[in-house]
Amino acid sequence: MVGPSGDLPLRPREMRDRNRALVLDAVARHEPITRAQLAARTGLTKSSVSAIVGELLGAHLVVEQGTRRGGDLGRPGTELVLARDGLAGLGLEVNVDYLAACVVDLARRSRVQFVEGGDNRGRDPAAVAELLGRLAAAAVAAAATQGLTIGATCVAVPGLVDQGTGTVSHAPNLEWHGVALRRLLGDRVPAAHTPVLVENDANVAALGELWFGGGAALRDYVHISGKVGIGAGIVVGGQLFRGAHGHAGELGHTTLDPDGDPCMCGGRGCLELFCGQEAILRAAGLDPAAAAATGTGRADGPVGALVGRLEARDARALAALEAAGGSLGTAAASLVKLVDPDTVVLGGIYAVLAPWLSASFRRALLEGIPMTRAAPPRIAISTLGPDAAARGAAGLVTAGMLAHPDALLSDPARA
Amino acid sequence: MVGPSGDLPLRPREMRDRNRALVLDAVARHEPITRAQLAARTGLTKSSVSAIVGELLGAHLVVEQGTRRGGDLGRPGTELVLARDGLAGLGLEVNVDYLAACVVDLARRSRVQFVEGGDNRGRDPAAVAELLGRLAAAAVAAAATQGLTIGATCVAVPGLVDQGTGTVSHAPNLEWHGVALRRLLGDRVPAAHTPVLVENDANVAALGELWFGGGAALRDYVHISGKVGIGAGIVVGGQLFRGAHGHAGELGHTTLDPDGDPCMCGGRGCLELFCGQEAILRAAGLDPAAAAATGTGRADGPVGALVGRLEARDARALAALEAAGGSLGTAAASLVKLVDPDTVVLGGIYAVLAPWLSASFRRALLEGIPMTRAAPPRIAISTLGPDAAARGAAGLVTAGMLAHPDALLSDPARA
DNA sequence: TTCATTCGTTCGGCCAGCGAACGTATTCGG
DNA sequence: CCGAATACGTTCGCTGGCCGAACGAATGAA
Repeated sequence: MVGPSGDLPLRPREMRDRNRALVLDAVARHEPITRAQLAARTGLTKSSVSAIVGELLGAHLVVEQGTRRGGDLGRPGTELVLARDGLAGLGLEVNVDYLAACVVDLARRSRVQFVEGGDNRGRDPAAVAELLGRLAAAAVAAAATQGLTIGATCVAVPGLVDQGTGTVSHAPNLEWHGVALRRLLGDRVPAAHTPVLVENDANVAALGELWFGGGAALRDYVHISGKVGIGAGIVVGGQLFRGAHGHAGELGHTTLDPDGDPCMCGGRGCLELFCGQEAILRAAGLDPAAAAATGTGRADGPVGALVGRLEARDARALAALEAAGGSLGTAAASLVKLVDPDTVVLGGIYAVLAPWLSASFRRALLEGIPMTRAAPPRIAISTLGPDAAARGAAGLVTAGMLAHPDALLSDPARA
Repeated sequence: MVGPSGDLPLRPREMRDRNRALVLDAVARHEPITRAQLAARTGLTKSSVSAIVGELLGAHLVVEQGTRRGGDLGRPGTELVLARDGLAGLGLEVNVDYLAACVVDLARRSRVQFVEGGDNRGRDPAAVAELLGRLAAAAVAAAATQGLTIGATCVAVPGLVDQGTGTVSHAPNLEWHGVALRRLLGDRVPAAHTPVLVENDANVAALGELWFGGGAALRDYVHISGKVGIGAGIVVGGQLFRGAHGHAGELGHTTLDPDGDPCMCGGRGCLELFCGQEAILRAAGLDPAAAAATGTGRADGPVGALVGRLEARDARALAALEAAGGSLGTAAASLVKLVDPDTVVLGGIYAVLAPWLSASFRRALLEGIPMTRAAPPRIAISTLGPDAAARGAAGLVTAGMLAHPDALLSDPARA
């Protein structure tokens, strides 16, 4: 609210661009919807809405759905919906023990989803890019059979990303440092002529929760994404909070015990050492290394084995989860006090393990933020599977298309 | 970047409003500046700038400064500056051991500054409001002699604030809970007919740093405001980050030791117990209670006494600062990893104590964020005095006026 | 069938930014 | 000392885009 939000002048062209995005966004949120309803909802007049809808129809971003609106009096309106064919977003994910690709259409329906297990820890980035490129090609081909064209791509990685250059500066769990992922993928991803974003996996997983999970009603929340590493995606006012360099939400290396064991990051006593996937498995008496190649959070993976023991009421496993929940809750309390979210969402393996972990998590979280604020944060469990990040990445891409339809209009006069 | 930034339609009126704010902001940042320079800087054409400047002159937000631009060829332009008389913002501050009031003009020049010591801990809020009202009245009167009129007011308090209702929900160090401060002040502040905002003191102190301290070049930073309590103000992209309920940045009650002593907030082992003003004084062998009534950070106050001992190389005092810096650095490391600022600014008493505290602070901070990010945050020392929050509050008010000049135009047709 | 009602389109008006041309003020060079 | 060059600020006609009112179209109810 301080200072003009952008420092660019507003001219009739920009005015139109924003109103077009406004209308398109309203269609996305409330489809099917008629022109008259759009006018009421956006605050624009019917005439303006009609003109804008005409453009969107022309660009095939929106289609008329002949059916009429039931019930009321008077002439029925023609319903508008986002195009189910045409443009779509491609989301990719590199993680320690799997790769994923998915395609999401403008209406944020997931149309293609591929996951492929495999141990990428320490593997040559070029080799990983090669595999990911093949997976992406398969996803794009599958999307093409449904009439979908990829408009842009986003890759999620578990590490710190320089978004300007598309470089992974540090991904300790992959043992990647300074990997120019966008350039590596440029040659291999079929939609290479389209923009390729690189993002942190926890960030896009949080957005995945917003769009594909139970987060539709949420506006301000933190999504804790537990895998081999632990990241937090911070969403404020429906917008991702990235910090100055896009590195915000690095929860896994919060110091819990300054005198604790050394961590791969170089620090000591990091949260990951207490409740990262491997720490939990080890504490529960499972061998994380042997099981690493079979995929995070899948029923046949190491977490699946852990769930089996938990369901069998294995005492050591139950104790491990109890302890992990407590550590996680303590770290989350600090997070809540600094970032002030409305809700804390447990995602990744924590969603799978929530039945055994959430009680101690809640207790530690609430103990850490006593009385000082009016309402303690709500706690929610993510409903998304292991490819949350890939879907969030794809959704990020389609969200960008909805927010900037001006770039997609075919009218050559606008170039 | 995701979703339309606002969900209101843009019409010619809004276009004008934003361009007017753009021009006014450019005047504020670059005064003195001519119309032609404004056109170049904003991207608007000379004709549009002229029309807008005409409006701003009419509203007496901007004045022509007859002097010409020196040196270059061609006809000189007429310089424009923000009006030094006319509208101004009133900033007030309630803190544990003092009250402050200040008036800031549109150019963010501090025109009136009053500070009044006194122990407000546990004092009846109505009595404090009465005192603050008198201080405010004196400030407004002093401003009036300089031709200034108060357009709006902002009160800073060391606690959690519900900004919607202007209520202090929890201020442990004042022992205030659920105090309807805006209503209490409504009757007493002379500018009562103008809007009154209530804000957290650490938040506005951070903004004070931006506007009145060395922070002019900063865009993304965290300002750690040490007084009796400890708060962090988070600024991202030049904008204050408030979180979902305006409670973000609550650093003082970060848990350092889950098994530590109980804190007033109800938790245990909070940061404030390690490096709040009273903890430091006590560790240094001074009696915080006896000295509490004499004002934070002033040469004659308890911190002044501490500085005396430090300058005399008192071993106990030096050790206390060393330890406090370490604790603060550890907490700041978590903050940096979660919020990802560019710079960490030490403010409040930490600015005064920086010579004895910053080394251990830096060491602990950097130890806590090793290798994992490209560049560690810079560390800066605030140059503002104890009334940073009051000045930031006043600046917040004037910033609002600059960002929404439309509300200040006298043209009755716009009402 | 007729009327009320709502939908979507069309048309004139207006706001506001743009670009070009113009008058003006100043410096420079002859 | 005076014209040429340069830059500033204003004026004027044009255009993009939103608005409001009026109108034809489609439907249900009487």
